[in-house]
Amino acid sequence: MATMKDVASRSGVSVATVSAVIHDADWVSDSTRARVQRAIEATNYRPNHVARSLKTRRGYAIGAIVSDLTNPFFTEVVRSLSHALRQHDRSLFLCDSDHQFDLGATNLRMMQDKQVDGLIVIGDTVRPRLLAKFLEEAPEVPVIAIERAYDLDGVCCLLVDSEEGGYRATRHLIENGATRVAMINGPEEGAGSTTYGRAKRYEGYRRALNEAGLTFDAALVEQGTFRYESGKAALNRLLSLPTPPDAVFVANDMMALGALEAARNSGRNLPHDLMLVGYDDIPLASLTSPGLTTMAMPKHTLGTTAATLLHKQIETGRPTTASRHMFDATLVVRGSTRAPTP
Amino acid sequence: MATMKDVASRSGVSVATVSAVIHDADWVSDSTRARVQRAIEATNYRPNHVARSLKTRRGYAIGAIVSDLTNPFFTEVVRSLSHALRQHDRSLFLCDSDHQFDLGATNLRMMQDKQVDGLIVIGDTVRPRLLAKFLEEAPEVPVIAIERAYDLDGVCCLLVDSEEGGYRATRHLIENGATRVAMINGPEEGAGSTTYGRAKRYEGYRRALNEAGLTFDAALVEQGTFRYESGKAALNRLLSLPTPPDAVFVANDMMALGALEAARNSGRNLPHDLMLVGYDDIPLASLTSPGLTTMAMPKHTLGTTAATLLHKQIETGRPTTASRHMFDATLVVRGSTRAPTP
DNA sequence: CTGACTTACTTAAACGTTTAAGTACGATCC
DNA sequence: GGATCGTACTTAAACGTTTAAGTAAGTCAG
Repeated sequence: MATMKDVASRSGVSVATVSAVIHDADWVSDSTRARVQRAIEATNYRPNHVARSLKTRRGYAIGAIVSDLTNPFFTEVVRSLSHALRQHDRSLFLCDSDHQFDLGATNLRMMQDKQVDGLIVIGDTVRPRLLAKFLEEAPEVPVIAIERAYDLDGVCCLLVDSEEGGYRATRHLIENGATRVAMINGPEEGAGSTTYGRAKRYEGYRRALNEAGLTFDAALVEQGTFRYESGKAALNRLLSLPTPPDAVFVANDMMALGALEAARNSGRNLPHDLMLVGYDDIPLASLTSPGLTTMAMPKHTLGTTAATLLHKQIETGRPTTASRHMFDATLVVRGSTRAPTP
Repeated sequence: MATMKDVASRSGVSVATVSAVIHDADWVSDSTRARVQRAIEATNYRPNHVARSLKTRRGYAIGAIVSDLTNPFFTEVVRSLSHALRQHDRSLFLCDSDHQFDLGATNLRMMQDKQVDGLIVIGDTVRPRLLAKFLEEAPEVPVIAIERAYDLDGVCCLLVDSEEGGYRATRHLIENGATRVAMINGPEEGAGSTTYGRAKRYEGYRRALNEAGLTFDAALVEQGTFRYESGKAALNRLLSLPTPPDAVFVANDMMALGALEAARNSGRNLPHDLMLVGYDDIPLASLTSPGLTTMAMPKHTLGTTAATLLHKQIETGRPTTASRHMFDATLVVRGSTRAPTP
């Protein structure tokens, strides 16, 4: 591999001049610039990023720690991220923490060692304490958190407004004629958890009921585990009530698909006998029949916003204060709430 | 951040001695070693990986280029990879090429720039020409391909035996009493494609029929696109044949789920009226009811084998010849071929 | 014509390691 | 008691950049 030295000697200038040409310094004469450029091409020279990093203390890469790559939501975010970063000529260091908090320290250390220019933490995977330590040890590195609220100076949180999402989902059901709207909720959040508000989906549900003047019935709220089977079981319980619901808002798609299955097994005809709205818009939601109406997470927006924001902060320096950006989930209407119009 | 110099002066030795302590050189006296160790702890010293890389021309990272991170199969492989690499104290550079061949060059260049110690190419994303160029330009970097056969000296291909998988899937159906076994195949592979043999699943299907003495009926072979809808449509066509099949081997799970849907819509009772086997074992295959019997890809094995192999080759040098390792898909029996035993 | 300023460079130190080569000193051997 | 050897280090160059400081030659005002 050719180095600057080679290019320099070949074009009869010093390495400093070569460096200047590469960085488009304004003082190089046109003739010299051309000569150097030709030498660069002739030798097939490419700057050594490692040497450059050593000098500039930049890694020209950003790090991402994701709690579970298997989760399609996170996967999509990482994908958008990867694309956006390519645009900025930065590469991506990825760690899957596999939900294990104790890997957080290892992963963060790795990121520091690689001298990443920015860090993205996706999901619930790094404890605030550890992140705070990172912020302190690497004071120039901007940090962005996706779907996790931190209250740490310097980190910028990208969140999806779950309350509003829950509200919109429920309102959609009511607007389509539902009068007895149930909800299948996720598990109660642990006291220590600071994950941003999946619990809030429930609050949005309550708000929509209130607004529509529908009375809240605690019997219509079931609790699940976010998994397929639990959604199925929950809907079965709801359907065996003395007066079963005519619509259900389910806190995530996986459970909603379980509920869909249960509804079909019970002989219900969707959307006429029962309407269903999920949350997430996983790829499968469009494939069932009927398709699942659901609140789509702005995966792509989150990924690209994170990349753009990080890029800006790398240029201008990490903000000194914490900030939050709220994004909205958008309603995707499919067959589970709307009869196909032929 | 403390450097070796700090540690050296603090413990009254030269940087060379500090380096020796860090690398466990055998000549350092116990007392000096202890003194240095104490200084390391006191200063919270951590070696600068970038400087180390510059000197040793190693990046202490491996690069992975994946054709589509959204594909759950690839996601799982990457995840296992990420875990295995942590064990070896290496980090992971990831690029999602998004099926765009023209990104191959950019991605490969990025990997070279980052001085990765090894490269993993997952899926059909890098053209042989480009990879050959990489092999030439970075002659020490070992390369492993997963689910893609290259015939290039130095690259080691990890493949899943599709013929055998197709055979096992079909045999399973026959062993469970099927006499008229259909197949829903993937799209015909382009002439230029060197992807390793999804087409071979069909060959395995033929072999199993042959072996069982069942006559092959071309009307029983449908062609799909690997997508959900196409599986659904294909099964509908099969079911409307004068003598429909009593079992179907579907070339991937996505289509198999579509077929499952079609089967249920037709009022068929699985597995009694119809048996179904898919291929891949995507997470969803276990969630439908009945669950989908399928050929599970050895995702985890592929990931960890790639990591281990790479690790070894980084130590011993890249092999000079091409090689292939075959892995088997394993049958996972679920409700679509076996009635639940209560 | 002189001094100040500009242009177009060069020089050399620095970034933080690794490592080959050198060295000082004590022990061992005949 | 001098040569030889082993032990426990140190010295300094190198990896490939970036960049502050230096410089030589030309331009221009007074």
